Amino acid sequence: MKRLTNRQLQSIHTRKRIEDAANVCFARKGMAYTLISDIVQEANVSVGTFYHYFKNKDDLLIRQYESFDMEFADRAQELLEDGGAAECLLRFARFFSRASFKQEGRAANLEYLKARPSITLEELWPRNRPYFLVLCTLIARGQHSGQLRRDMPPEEMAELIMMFTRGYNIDWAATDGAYDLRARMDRHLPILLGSLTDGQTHDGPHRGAGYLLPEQKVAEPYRERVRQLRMICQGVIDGLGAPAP
Amino acid sequence: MKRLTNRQLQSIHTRKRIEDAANVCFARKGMAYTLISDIVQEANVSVGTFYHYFKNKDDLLIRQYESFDMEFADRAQELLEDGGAAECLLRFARFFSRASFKQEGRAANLEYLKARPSITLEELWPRNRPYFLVLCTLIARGQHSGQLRRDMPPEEMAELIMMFTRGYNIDWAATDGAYDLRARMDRHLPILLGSLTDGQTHDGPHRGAGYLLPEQKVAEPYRERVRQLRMICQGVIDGLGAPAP
Amino acid sequence: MKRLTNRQLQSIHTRKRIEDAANVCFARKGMAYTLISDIVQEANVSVGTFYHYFKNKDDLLIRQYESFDMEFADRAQELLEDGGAAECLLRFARFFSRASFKQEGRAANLEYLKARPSITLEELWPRNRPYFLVLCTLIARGQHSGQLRRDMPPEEMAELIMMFTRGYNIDWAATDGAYDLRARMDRHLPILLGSLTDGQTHDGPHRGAGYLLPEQKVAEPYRERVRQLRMICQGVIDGLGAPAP
Amino acid sequence: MKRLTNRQLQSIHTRKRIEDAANVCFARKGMAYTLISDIVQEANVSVGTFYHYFKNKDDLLIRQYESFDMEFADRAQELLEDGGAAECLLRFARFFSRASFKQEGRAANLEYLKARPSITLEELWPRNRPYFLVLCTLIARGQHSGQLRRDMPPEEMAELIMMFTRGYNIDWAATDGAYDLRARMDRHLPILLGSLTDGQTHDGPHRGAGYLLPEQKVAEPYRERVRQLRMICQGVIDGLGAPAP
DNA sequence: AATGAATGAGTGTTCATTCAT
DNA sequence: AATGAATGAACACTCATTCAT
Repeated sequence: MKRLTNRQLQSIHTRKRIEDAANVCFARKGMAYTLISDIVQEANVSVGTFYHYFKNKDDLLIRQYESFDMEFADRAQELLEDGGAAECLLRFARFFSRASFKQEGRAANLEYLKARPSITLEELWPRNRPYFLVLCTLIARGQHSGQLRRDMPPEEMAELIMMFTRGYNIDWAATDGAYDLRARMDRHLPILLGSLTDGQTHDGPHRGAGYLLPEQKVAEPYRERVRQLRMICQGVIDGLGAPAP
Repeated sequence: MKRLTNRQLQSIHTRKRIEDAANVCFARKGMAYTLISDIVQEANVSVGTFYHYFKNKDDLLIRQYESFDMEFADRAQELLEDGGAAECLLRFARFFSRASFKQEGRAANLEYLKARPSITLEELWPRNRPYFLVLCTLIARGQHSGQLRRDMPPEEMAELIMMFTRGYNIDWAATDGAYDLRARMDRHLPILLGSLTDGQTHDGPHRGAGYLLPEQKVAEPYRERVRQLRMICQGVIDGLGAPAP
Repeated sequence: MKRLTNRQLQSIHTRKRIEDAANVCFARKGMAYTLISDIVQEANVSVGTFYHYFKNKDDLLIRQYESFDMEFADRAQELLEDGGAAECLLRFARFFSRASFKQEGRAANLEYLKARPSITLEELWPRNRPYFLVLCTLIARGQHSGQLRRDMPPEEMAELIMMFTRGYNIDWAATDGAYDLRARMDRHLPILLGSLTDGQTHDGPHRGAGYLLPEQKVAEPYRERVRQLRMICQGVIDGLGAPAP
Repeated sequence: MKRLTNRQLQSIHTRKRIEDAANVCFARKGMAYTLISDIVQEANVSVGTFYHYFKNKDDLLIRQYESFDMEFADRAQELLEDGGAAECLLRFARFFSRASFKQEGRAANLEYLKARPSITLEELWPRNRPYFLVLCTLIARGQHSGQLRRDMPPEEMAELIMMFTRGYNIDWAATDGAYDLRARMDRHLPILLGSLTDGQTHDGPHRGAGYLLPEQKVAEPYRERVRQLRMICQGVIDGLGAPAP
């Protein structure tokens, strides 16, 4: 393994400082109203340094987004670990929120919503992103084992859960983190999940063993990682036996 | 009734044209990125005309927000009409969405989220706004009649429902209205409501008859209207008999 | 004919002030080093006003270039008036220089050379521009009447003359207008022309009556004007009788 | 002869790489728009290395200019070799063009025109530069031998020839080297020279034997070399006998 | 009531240059 | 000798707002 020089270490550190500062600022004023000068002040670097590391504001955003996704890919194994369906989903939602809200109490994720229109929504809210793949796989397994209702395809249920989760994140962000998000989710999510577990059998191509979110066009930086992730998920799906009756 | 002169008529019409154009633009590019010049182009008026009618961009926003709320106040009677709790809540959610999404398929409401920080979130997402008052009243009645679970205060349940609703609105907006929002809400909301109806009796100060969202500081233009609305809601609450067992 | 309002008049005047100021500045520091702030200072308008009239610096440049060409189109009749070939060519060269050097003693035309690479050279130095059409027509007539040597096609001779002319313009500009350009051209151009008049007969498709610069793709703003100009030139060509022996 | 260490060799090589890269870039985008980063990328060195060899951009320019001039000084002997006046002038023009256009088909020389105003035109287009001295000497000899017309001083005729030559260079560069410059000059220059050889006798202080371009202030790095060159030219002049009648 | 020319503070971005490694 | 991270002055351009007509 290559040893990094001091210079390289410092460079990585500076980039990190800028990314963190950006998160702080986005959290404070919202992305749309965060100035480059805010970020560099917060990060204690010069304007030039910012542009040394990022092509422009949007580039920074995309990069942050990538980190968010990569973190999901990195933790996929752990998130897919065995456990009751409800437990797994709750673990997922917590992690999603934690990743979204790493920073000072405002939603980095919400801020992405406020991004420039120059960033297409495709890029910002894609259905094929790592977290969605993980979630669908969790649901497919839950449906297969009979723990989750089977009258909607995994994809639709995943969207339902995400809506709920997003609603929380946004609300919490909008109140400037006025309450304990984790605690409230721990109380409310089970209520929702409760209504997802009344297992009426329902046949159809998307339920049961073998379901995997169909492949979709993926932007370049993701491609390889998503491929790996798909293989992990495929492994989970393949490991399922015959569907519960 | 006073007869309006042509000039006055024209004036009202122009103001309306600007408001509508603003909504179209907010929907298209997001409020933070909508320029005055976008609005006046869409409305086919000159910049000068815009400033003739509105003090500035924020003034326009506040005015739009007021309309949204006033519409709730105007329709309170209808929304509070008798019916099953689930049915009432669904009717409420639909109306909320309709009001939010009057325009071309993007969330005016979401856009408010993207507004300037010069408008405080208090102003933009207040707990004391008309729609919230209506919702809490509906819930209180539902709990009183035993149709809704009683293990959380009306206010908290209202927030839970709003989160879900907002999640939908935002998601739908983020996908640029890619699916039929009403249809999907009609399918999914009952699932959530299903988990709100398991009537475990649960005592506490907020449940049962007599609950009304406590009064809160209200900005000037609202004051009178909110007072009227509170009286209507109080009427509903007072009409309830002894709590169901 | 519509009467222009005071407002419109003023607007035209402001635009002109900016264009003139730009020329002064280009002349002073060279186009590449002329700042927007230089121009607006010279023109005594605000930055905003500059951008009210021009999309950006390049836009201004293109616009100036158009003026130069349009002036040629406007004066074509006069430049093509009867006269000895040498006399006509001298008159042309003078006018070209005058148009290039309207401003304070530095070559607007030279400055175009220094323009951004974002403006393609095709746009800046095209062979199909009005002045070139006029010059070729003059030469074709001179060759037809036997006053100019016939051993090179009009187009090539036109380029030879333009090179000479450009050399002067640039040199004069480079010395910051240290000498009287007109006087020097009046002395030197005849020397060059002297070597173009030794009328060896030489047949070929491009010589004699009927020659007109072939049509070429022309940018939008020019199209109609160039069409008119071509008709004028065609008229001149058609008016020639049988070629001199 | 001193043996150079490897380091010294490498150093010379790197400097050359940068100079060459600069020429390539100047040729590509024009000097005014060539960035340091363009140059170092092209040269495959780091920014730091650039500044190790050159004080700044202007320093690089001056240095390049010097090379151009020094090459003239180095080749003076050869350029002044005996021959017909026309032949000598053609040889000169060819060499001038070759030196100007060493690079990839665009005029380094033209690019100098586009240089910063911080470099005065005096420095960039001086009348006293080596090439001009050589040219004047050639002309003085041609006039003395009666091969060139005597009705203008050598200096003026030199300028006339340079204008023509520059016109070509610039034009050729502006068309991105679309045609064979050497071939065209070989065809057109004789036409010009034809008009410079009608030897009307014309008296005056500048014609005939003994003419040498008057000495002028010369920047430091040139001084010694120019002195040597003047001696060579003086030699040529002194070698002339009595003027041809 | 309506216009749109004019303003200029504010912001994103560039790029020559420095300097510690 | 070579590197490239860091700097910040300088510049292009935006856009909410004013105001004379």
